[in-house]
Amino acid sequence: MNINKLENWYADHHRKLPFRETKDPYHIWVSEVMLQQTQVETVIPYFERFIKRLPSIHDLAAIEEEKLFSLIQGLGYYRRFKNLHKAAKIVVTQHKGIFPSSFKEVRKLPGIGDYTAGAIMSIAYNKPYNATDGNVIRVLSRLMNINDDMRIDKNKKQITAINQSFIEKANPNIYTQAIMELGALICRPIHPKCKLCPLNSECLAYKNNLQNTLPNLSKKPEKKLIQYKVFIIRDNNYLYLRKRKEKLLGGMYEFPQFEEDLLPFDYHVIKVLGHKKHIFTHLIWEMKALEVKLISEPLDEWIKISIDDLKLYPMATAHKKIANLL
DNA sequence: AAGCCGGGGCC
DNA sequence: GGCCCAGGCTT
Repeated sequence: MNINKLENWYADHHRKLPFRETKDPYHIWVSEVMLQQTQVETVIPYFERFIKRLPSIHDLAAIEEEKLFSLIQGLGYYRRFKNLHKAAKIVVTQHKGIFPSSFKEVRKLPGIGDYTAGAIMSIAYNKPYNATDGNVIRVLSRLMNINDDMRIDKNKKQITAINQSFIEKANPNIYTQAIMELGALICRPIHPKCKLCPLNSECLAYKNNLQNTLPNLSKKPEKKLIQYKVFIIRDNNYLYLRKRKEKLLGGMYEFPQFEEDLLPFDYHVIKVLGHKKHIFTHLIWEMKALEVKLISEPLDEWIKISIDDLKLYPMATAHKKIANLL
């Protein structure tokens, strides 16, 4: 690869982003965790609010988990932030609050895998450790015309090795951001802008008109459908929520919802508030929201809150949609 | 190696 | 409706 062309292209065309204004490893780390499986445009407002509220890793280590969840509600993959929180406490207690600077120590922290460790090492510390994400896999599988299924670990590792060989000849900080930026702006999943690409003269996919068939990503399994009745249980100015203990959306609050017809409480329906659908990675929720009056006793796991306090409880997007029906 | 874990943007 | 993701952890 002509690394100079890539780095020069980055110098001229990169987006100005809030997490590119800093070299603070804590800030880079927070941004990279937010960016896992999440688009830049989605992350920006969350990142700015997060850093304003928690400017240092000590602030993150000290915050209550529920307040942390309120800050990031809507971003998805909430376990990322349980791990982020846990890792901040480790850095404060075991590294005197100084974010570690060796790959080995960084990679050990919970929630930091190969990609995130490489991103932190290269972007924050300018060290030659590759950060190979979905963008890089797309760019390099096209550039080298590699048609192997990139959902298979072994094939991803092949790209990782190539990316590592490049970063060792590059300016690590610029290179890592440049190849991902190229993937985001030029070498896009659909409608890649090959005519504007600084690497088009050496791209084997472009040469063979295969840019629209690479990377080769095998199909994912079908999503399973689950239908829920969601209960808006009103009692004057109060209603009931529960905190999810499931792995899916764990820690977020929701209106009580049940899949089956046989329920552990009695109620009258006051009104059908509406139907909402929410699509996850591996399943689909179809939710029928019912405003009801409770006849029997509430369940122990429910908490009774004032309607005015609803916004104080972190909720995932599926149940935000239900809350918007109120 | 496969399954689990969110959400938004695009066509 | 179906496609795409700036991954990591568990089993």
